[in-house]
Amino acid sequence: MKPLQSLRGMVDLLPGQTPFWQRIEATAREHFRRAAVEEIRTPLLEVTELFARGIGEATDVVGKEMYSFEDRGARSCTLRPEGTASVVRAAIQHGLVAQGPQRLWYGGPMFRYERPQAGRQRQFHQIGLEFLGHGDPRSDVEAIAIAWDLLMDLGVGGLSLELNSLGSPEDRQRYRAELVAWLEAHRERLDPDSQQRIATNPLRVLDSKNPDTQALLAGAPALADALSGESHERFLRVRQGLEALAIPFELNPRLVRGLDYYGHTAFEITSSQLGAQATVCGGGRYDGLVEQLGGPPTPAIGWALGMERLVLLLSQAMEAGTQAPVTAAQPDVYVVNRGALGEACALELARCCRQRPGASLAVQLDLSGAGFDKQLKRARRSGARWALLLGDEEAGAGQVRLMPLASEAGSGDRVLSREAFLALPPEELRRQG
RNA sequence: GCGGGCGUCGCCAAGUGGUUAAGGCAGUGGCUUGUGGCGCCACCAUUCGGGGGUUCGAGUCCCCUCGCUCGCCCCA
Repeated sequence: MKPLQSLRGMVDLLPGQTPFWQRIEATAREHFRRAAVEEIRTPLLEVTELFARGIGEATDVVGKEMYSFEDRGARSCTLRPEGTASVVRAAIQHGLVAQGPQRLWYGGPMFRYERPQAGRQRQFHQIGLEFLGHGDPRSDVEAIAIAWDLLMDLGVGGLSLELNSLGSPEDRQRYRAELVAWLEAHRERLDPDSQQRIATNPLRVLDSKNPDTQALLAGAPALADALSGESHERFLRVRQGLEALAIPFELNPRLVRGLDYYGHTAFEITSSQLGAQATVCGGGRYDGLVEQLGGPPTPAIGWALGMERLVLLLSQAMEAGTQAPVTAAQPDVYVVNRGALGEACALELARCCRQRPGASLAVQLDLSGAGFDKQLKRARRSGARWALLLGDEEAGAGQVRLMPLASEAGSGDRVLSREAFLALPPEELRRQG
């Protein structure tokens, strides 16, 4: 029989990995709490139309990367490929946008049917922020600052913030026409992918990785020149805001977001240490999306960061020593027990230690019934600071033997009554940190 | 969807056509049914991702297939 395996691109996170994830999640939660951003949770499954309308029919994400299927009621459903569309849908559906500006965050798995590679899986995870009903340039700055500070706090180095303005829809339409005309005139010299994109998504040609195309593009009309006075002014205020907060950024006139709903501010935070998929966090303004999904005209800005990529960076930071190591959960006390009476007392005592209000300990109870030597060996390996030995002898006398595991064998053992053990200050028993 | 690299035990890993597939870590049992970082002993791949083929003989060569991985595309 063939061994069962996870689906391609669907990755198991084993106990050695999950502490990294927990650290990132806890840090993100704390930053959102400080910034008064509230959590929203939406379903993983949505009607396909939400993404088709929200992200754009012509995008690759919608066109060829979605996990779509028909459910038993013949509805076309899709596993969410990103979070923004769902958040906006939920905010409209429950009248959140009608109640005033919303500061929301979300996290969880997303699904895209792509070939897996470094920093990219088919089920991947994002943490994202969405400000709905905020149109002021300061909201762009604050949103970016939250992302930046979060990443800095995680001790991730080698990051750069790239910034661009895509202008208003009118700006973009005008520019698009200009660009298409120019690209058509130079069609012969473009790489095949770029030639394709003239028709499908011409702005993305700017983003081409083909060096010849990039060289050619130096002569192309610039998006910045197509911005209206208002758009220009708006972008200026965003830049000034970032400068005032001393958040370093680089202008990247070629930065074009892949999803249709973006306009005005677009940004990416990239790392030089990630391989081909260098973007850790990407986002921008999407003023038209709420209306497009059936809500009232509502300006909005948001971003999403890729957990897998961030985990990669965090573990690198740890190896480099710029971030404190995360450690697996280790018990404070390992209970070695044997014999009918000893085992019964140990089970009860372990529970008691775990439940004491304000003085709970992390207790691992050995359930093997093996010899004391085996159990003590395991106790040492568990990383526990103490072994608590309970055999029939101790149990019968209402006692426990407390053994410090860091010391030499046999030295420092203490035989205490059960009550005396429970009276010990928990700081003495807990692991450091 | 398209390229490159790789696939020997849970992990690391020898092996490059010749008979029984090293070793290390982890695991299990024992030496020691009541005492600890050791040590010693035993067990732990009828089989080299799978299927065909070449050969007297294949983990080793060829083909197909599956998987992993890196890159393109795209994106977080």
